[in-house]
Amino acid sequence: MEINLIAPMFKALGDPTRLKIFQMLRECGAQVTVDESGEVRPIQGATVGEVCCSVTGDAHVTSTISFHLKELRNADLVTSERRGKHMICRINPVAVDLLVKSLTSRCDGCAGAETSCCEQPE
Amino acid sequence: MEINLIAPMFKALGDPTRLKIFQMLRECGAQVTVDESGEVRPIQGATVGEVCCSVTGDAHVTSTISFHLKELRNADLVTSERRGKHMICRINPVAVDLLVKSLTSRCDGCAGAETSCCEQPE
DNA sequence: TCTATATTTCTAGAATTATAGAAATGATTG
DNA sequence: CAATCATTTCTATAATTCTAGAAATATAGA
Repeated sequence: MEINLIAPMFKALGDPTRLKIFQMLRECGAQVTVDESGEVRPIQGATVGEVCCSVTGDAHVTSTISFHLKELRNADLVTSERRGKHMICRINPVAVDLLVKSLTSRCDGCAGAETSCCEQPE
Repeated sequence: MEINLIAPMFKALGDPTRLKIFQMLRECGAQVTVDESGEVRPIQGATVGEVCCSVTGDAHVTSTISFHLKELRNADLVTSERRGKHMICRINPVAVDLLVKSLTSRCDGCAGAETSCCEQPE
């Protein structure tokens, strides 16, 4: 488990505003579509205004929401792409999988301790 | 999903030192035992010194590690209990389950948006 | 009770982060 | 091209967090 990849993700989710944004986008990204080439893509996402509305109850986009979206993007939890005047935001499902694995997988952490000073208490 | 319960947990895991501690304890808590009454308990944990050793490579306990353990305890991710001279630390599996659910469960976030300003982009 | 061991708390400084308003950017429409 | 809409970046300030050393607390053993 790459601590330096995962920790910033958890950190990004550690702010209540960002966690709300993330959960909102997770919902919005639930539906996927499979195109002719067999590729699976989310069929929707949310504009920054919609994110803002969902989180603050007001469609007016503040620099604070924009800042938090950037943090989520920097942590690789959210992607965004321009569509006309809007930016469409989506969660990155690969990142979510990584986080789940980091909470549930076995035998990749403690076993790696390179020292031997770590005895079990008697 | 209780944002105000979950966000502090993610925040606690957002520091690399704390994430290392958490992963180390997750390993140490992997083994459980079932006693006569049928109760399942972790059979081991780690002392603060062992945590420190695993994370810093040095058995000497610093106030920094103690501080981070306290943050993990405050976030309800870790419990600790005195055994003689030592404190035995363990992860709280209930908290871990909550986190996994918050990353994987469906239909508990966006649907709760109480406003109607959130239309899908055309 | 004195000493040693294990861990926590206190304190202060440095660094980072969140917030909000103003200005800037990018895209669309008239 | 001017006006407008959607979003981001810049800037400053307030608040929080991390770190480390020193002092304090708790337990066990001589």
